[in-house]
Amino acid sequence: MGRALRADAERSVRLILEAAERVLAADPGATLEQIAEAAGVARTTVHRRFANRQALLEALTESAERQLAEAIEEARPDTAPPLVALHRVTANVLRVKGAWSFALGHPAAQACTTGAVWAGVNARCLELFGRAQREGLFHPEADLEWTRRVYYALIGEALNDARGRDPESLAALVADTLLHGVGQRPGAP
Amino acid sequence: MGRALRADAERSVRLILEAAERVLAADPGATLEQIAEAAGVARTTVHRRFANRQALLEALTESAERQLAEAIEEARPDTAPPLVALHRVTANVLRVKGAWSFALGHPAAQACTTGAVWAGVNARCLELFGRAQREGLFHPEADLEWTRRVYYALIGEALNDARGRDPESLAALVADTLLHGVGQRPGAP
DNA sequence: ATTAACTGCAACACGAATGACGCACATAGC
DNA sequence: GCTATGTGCGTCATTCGTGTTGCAGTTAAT
Repeated sequence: MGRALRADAERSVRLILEAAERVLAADPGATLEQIAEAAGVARTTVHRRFANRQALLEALTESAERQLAEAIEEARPDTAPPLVALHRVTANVLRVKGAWSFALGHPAAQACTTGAVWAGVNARCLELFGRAQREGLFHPEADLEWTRRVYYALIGEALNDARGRDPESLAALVADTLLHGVGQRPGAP
Repeated sequence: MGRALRADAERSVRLILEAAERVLAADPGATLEQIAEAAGVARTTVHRRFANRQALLEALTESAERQLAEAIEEARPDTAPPLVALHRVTANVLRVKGAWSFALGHPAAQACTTGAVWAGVNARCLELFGRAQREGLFHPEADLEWTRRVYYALIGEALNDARGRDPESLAALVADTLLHGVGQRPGAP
């Protein structure tokens, strides 16, 4: 690795990554030219900071993944009661995934650094879910892998649904749907 | 519109559309060349049948949407009891979406023919859900739009999950998850 | 203040994908 | 069997995205 970047160069990198997220979210096949324009830099600068398109994509994914992992840890998923942890993690993840929906939503994301970060996130998730199951929050026979997929899918839908609702209420909606579905509830009058 | 195609030409169209689905599902940026090869025709033939890439994509989407709409109608969603209809529709949709996951899963799908078919499908879905709600299958205060999105998302996940399971059991999983979630159920011992 | 790093700009090379030909051959439909 | 239609093949032009280079001017870091 080369030596540290100068301050303005680091600022360029940040601007480019943020622009890439915006532009690629709107059109996954967008040009480096378009990204550069959105970032307010010349296309050559993009090439200077990132060897090729692939490298840019990887850097984008890695940046977003790091933020996602941080957001999850921030929610202390293994010290709070499962239901509380579920709400907190969900709200935090909604925030990060909302801001980096392309970088985190793309299949290329998993295959990047052989998906080390994703494996960690998935493990964290299953950890929490396992605890939720043992403590009686989840159905004892629930398939946790299926549960995880449903959970991710609900988060994805909640993001599209974001009609001005804040992450907190969206998280509540996700958690409630995950736990109880949309059916009539047995104990209801 | 020109006159009717000859039988072999229509066969070419079908082969190309099926190949496009296969190839594009694996790589959305795939070349017309690759599609032609997978279809067993020359690239020029693809150009003869479809003016440009865009036209091919639209034809692909339209074909898949028509099949989806047919599959839904085939399940008679408004004559059977809601729970039965839900299972039948889900199983049929899983079959079609499994076979045309690219054509139906892409965002371009909705924007195609101004999404007339999609509007119909969504309406059919909401119709069924409204009945399910009135007849006590769904929670009386469930947000049907959110419910629809969750339903679509569950179907999408079920397709990724298809570890050799048949559409029937996947449909059962989707319906159960939609109705009751994965939480511990109140009446359980 | 000096130096090393960074940027924008212009220009270029390169490859890939697209799309349009014409031609010879086959095949469906009557 | 005749004819219109369809196909494969080879070829060509064009466009577009990518990546590189050199240079002049600017800015951060010491």
